[in-house]
Amino acid sequence: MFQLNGLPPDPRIRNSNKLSVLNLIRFTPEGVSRADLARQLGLSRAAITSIINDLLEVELVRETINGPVTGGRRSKLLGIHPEGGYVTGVDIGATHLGLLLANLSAQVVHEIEIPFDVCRGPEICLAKVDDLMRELLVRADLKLDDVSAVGVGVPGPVVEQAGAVIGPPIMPGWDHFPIQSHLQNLWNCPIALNNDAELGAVGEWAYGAGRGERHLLYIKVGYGVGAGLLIDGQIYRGATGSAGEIGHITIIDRGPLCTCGNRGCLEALAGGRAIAEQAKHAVRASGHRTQLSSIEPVDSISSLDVASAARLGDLVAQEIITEAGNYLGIAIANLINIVNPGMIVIGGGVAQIGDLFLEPIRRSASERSLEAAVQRLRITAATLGRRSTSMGAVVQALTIALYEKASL
Amino acid sequence: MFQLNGLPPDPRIRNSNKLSVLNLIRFTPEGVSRADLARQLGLSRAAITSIINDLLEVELVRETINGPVTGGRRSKLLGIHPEGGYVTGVDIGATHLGLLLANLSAQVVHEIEIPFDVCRGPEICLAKVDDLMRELLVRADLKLDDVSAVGVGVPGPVVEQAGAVIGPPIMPGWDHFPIQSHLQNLWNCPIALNNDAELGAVGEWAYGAGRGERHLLYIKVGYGVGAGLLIDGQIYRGATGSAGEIGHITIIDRGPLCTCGNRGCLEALAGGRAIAEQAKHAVRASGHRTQLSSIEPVDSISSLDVASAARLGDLVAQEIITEAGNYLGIAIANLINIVNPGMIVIGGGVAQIGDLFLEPIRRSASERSLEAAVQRLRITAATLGRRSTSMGAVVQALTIALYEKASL
DNA sequence: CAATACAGTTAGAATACTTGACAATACTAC
DNA sequence: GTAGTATTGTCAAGTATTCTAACTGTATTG
Repeated sequence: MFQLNGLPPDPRIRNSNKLSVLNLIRFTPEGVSRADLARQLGLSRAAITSIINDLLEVELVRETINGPVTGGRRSKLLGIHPEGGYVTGVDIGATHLGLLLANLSAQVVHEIEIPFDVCRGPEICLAKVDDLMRELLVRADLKLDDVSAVGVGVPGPVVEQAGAVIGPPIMPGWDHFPIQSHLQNLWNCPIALNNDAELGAVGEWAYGAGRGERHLLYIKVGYGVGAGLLIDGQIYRGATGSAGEIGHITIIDRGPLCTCGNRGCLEALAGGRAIAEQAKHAVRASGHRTQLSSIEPVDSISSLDVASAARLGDLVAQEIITEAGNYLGIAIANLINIVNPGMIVIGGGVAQIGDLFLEPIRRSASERSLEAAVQRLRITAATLGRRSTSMGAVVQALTIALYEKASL
Repeated sequence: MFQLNGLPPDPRIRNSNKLSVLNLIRFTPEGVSRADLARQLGLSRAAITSIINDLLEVELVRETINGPVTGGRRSKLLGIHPEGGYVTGVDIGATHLGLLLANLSAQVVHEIEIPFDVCRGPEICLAKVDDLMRELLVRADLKLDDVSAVGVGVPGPVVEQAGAVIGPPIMPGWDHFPIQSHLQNLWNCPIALNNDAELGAVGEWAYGAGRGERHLLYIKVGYGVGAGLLIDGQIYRGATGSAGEIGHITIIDRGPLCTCGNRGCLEALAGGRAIAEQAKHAVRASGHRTQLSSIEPVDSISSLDVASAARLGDLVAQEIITEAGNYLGIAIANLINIVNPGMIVIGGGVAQIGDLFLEPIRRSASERSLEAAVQRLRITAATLGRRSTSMGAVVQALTIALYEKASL
């Protein structure tokens, strides 16, 4: 009689189902029918109809085209409604900065990428990120208000609750800096902060080489080396957010000195920096035998130079790449035995070299890991290329934006 | 008019809640009140009452004692009703065989343990297991029908669907042998087959050192070396069931020959077999300097002999143990960087040596792994001792038995 | 063109939750 | 002691969500 509560008895059930429906729709870019949803989620068609009506009403979902011909009434395929907002994916790398502007169905609208130096510290770097964000919006003729959420990737271990990196090996000055709240204040929208390798895994899982894989391992070989782990389709961060920080596992007991102070770290043997260093050394020692010696000054040689020289047949460059692949293979063998992933995707700048880099990895990894674990394992290059991480950031931003719109 | 369906609309909701309630009760041996359950599960007290009534009716749960005094009506604590069935946990080790008989509230009723040799192949070994099972039942004055379910642990990678081990490094003749269905036929009850290290993790998580830890890593150092990984309280098996098979990751590139054919494997450096081998070698090289030389014949020296000698102050034995710990620490450092667990529990026969073995592990692990990941990490010995695995097997068997009784 | 197959919607029933009220029980303050 | 308060556990009423079953719409097939 005096009841004025309008709260449903348990909205969690409906919300949980709505969430499953929404996720299945957004990660099936080719479209799904209501009947498909019902079958895959184990719900009745009637329930799906009801949920879809909710989603149609808030214009989160739309009917796209007719489904395939099956011998019955043709289905209407559903997809995320692209209009109604935009999100940004930011990839803060050690030596580059990339931004992606995408609509709600994850289609890239605009893109910017520039060289960068993460060592200059958070204030300067984030100011630069802010500049680029605003330029991106100008180019797309949008305002900040049009951006529903932003995903950000950084090359260090992220602690979600803190919205910061903790104890990053290659981000001097960033330790405990409140990246998330800083950007939230600048842009006045929700920010998802993640490790770059984690996001690479998410990106490749959602739209790249690892689509739908249950247990996916993404290895980022850029300036540093890191791994992102997806277990049951979810980012696995570990107890303190530093799962997958493989850059500084010891590969050779008394190997070359690493920037972290230890010796024989993976990063000191197979990272972009290490490849460049070895190339410089090779040029100085026997410059005339390699095309790399044509680069002036010697100190400006980068891992990408080594990669292109290797592709052009330079034997010295090829050997450097092969050796790096070998060392990475040792580390990957460990990962295989420990994690036993269904698929390994190699991404990051150095990985774009292709098979020249992948082959030694495959060989070295399969020699040293358990037969049963390697047999059906695919090791491939990232299909999103340099966009893996930023697309992962877009996915995370979309998660926020879509859930908000669906009021979940 | 013609409706005769009595099916509930969505029993999944009730079942899912019932399952949560049941799990919370069984893993809280000290008892929980209805109000506690409501708070921890986010359900109303009324809903809990209804679910508990279901469970009381089938005599799965009973009211035990009164709860603590809080200044209000005293609560009645709930616990699993111990009567109504028994389960068995079987630990098939490389060199030992252990069986545990427990009631439904996981209290051990009877126990048998004997030396064993897994190398004699599945037929002979499983016949021995069957013998012991029947003897266990005789001692407890029970019949096979009284056993609701059996959990079995084996020292190799288990593929759940197949109910068999696939590509086991130390179980010659067992590859693809249908262990699960074989035992199911013998005993006519459901069998849960798992890897021994996985079960060790489960056992310690449920009733041992790792109670309630979200991400738990259990390392079994027995005849061989293996790891069991619990992620979010669930066994993580990886894509093909061989996650955590760390016995044959390469620690020293051109190290000592391992039984698997490779060189420098962890197992060849830190396993029980390796420890025994080194002790024999030490006795032959400089026998008079160590108490181990009193053991005759030299070839019968086991890792346990080395352990007790070390405890008694024998320097040679201590050095062997310390070095093994060092190598294990290297592997654990890798695991920490990759998995970043909240806690590491060291179990298995060798681990019972205690701090003499744990200290070098801790030192070596923390030297080589990421600061942020080690800071709050506890590395401890298994509190269930040699029962870790068989208690884990009991837990798995109980999962089957309890869910069956609750018709879940 | 009827039969069949599949997609999507609607109506009615059943369920399992919620809220709010109440009884039972124990502590606390006067 | 006795009233007041806090907490537990149960009951009754209300409602959302689901399911089943039947129905409509659309396409293929013989």
